[in-house]
Amino acid sequence: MAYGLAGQGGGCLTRSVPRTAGQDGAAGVRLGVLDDYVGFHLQLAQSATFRSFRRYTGIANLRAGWFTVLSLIADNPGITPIAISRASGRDKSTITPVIQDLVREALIVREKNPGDRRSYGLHLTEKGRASLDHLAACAAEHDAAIVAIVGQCRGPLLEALRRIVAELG
Amino acid sequence: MAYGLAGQGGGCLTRSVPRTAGQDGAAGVRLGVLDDYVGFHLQLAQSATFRSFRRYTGIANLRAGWFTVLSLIADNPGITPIAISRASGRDKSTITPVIQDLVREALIVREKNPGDRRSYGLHLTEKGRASLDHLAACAAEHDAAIVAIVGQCRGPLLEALRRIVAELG
DNA sequence: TATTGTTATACTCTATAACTATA
DNA sequence: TATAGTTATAGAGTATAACAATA
Repeated sequence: MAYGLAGQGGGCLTRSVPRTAGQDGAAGVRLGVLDDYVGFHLQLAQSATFRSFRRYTGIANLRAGWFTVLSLIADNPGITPIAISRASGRDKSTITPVIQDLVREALIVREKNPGDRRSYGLHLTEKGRASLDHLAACAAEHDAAIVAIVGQCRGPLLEALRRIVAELG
Repeated sequence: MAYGLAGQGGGCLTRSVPRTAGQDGAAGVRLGVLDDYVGFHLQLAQSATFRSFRRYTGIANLRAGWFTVLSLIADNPGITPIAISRASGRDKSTITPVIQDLVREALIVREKNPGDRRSYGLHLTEKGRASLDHLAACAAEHDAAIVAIVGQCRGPLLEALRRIVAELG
């Protein structure tokens, strides 16, 4: 039987969510098998989470990659584009325009790598540090909202997501 | 301090995942604050999960919306496009081309709604039922792989995702 | 006036392939 | 030959706005 193990999980969460979809008047639609499909809920949750984060930042046209790339540079000064590409799970050609945007906005700078002239290292500017500080503060607020929703389940949730990424490739 | 509650979750999972990113040679990159960011891991997990599901189906160009829409129609015979739109959290203009594709492939049919001539109801064809059965079987296999990864945490994971969607909007 | 569904359009995200310059 | 980064390009996914038909 498909999804035979659904609902066996222990009592980490006590309240439960109605099993019909839609935030407004879509009541009555039965999700059926979709409701037990992790991928389906991952997609909805990712989308809702990003929109929520963007609301917190107040930046209507926030790009998905900016926070990720700024964070990676902050935590790994001198990181190369290709290392960013691997850490974020995107192709290098996807990273290039993000870096160009951030350089154009003067949030980061490129610095030559004397040991390998094909490559360069990335560093935050002061403006970039300020932007990242703002985004990180928003992320903290946003994360507090998630804690308010999932409570003590946040830790296991993160751990489960990490393992899915690590083992599913 | 940002993300001050990280890691407090109970012992639902015992093994833990290395805190550096990348599936291959990207070791050494520190994720830093990103590693405690639910949104970051949601994005990676959603992407990894969909790719994995597509591999199981063997359909290289599987469209993201097909399984969702076929499932919703199967569980709600006669459902309208706008109800699908609400249940899946997408704009109605996003649903139109998906339905057109599925009709063109003869997986679903439109049936006039005598009570409201603006609208129509959707139903699976036999071919559509067979396709859905295949996709559902793949989803079951795929889900077994997820259970192998997260074990008893699957239930709480689903519940947490549902609540995030429901409360974050 | 409001709703259903379609169309036109545009923008973002993403990847593949071809290119350059180095290694 | 292989790698770092860029460019050109294409495709999927999404949304907004305007529209026709109907309620």
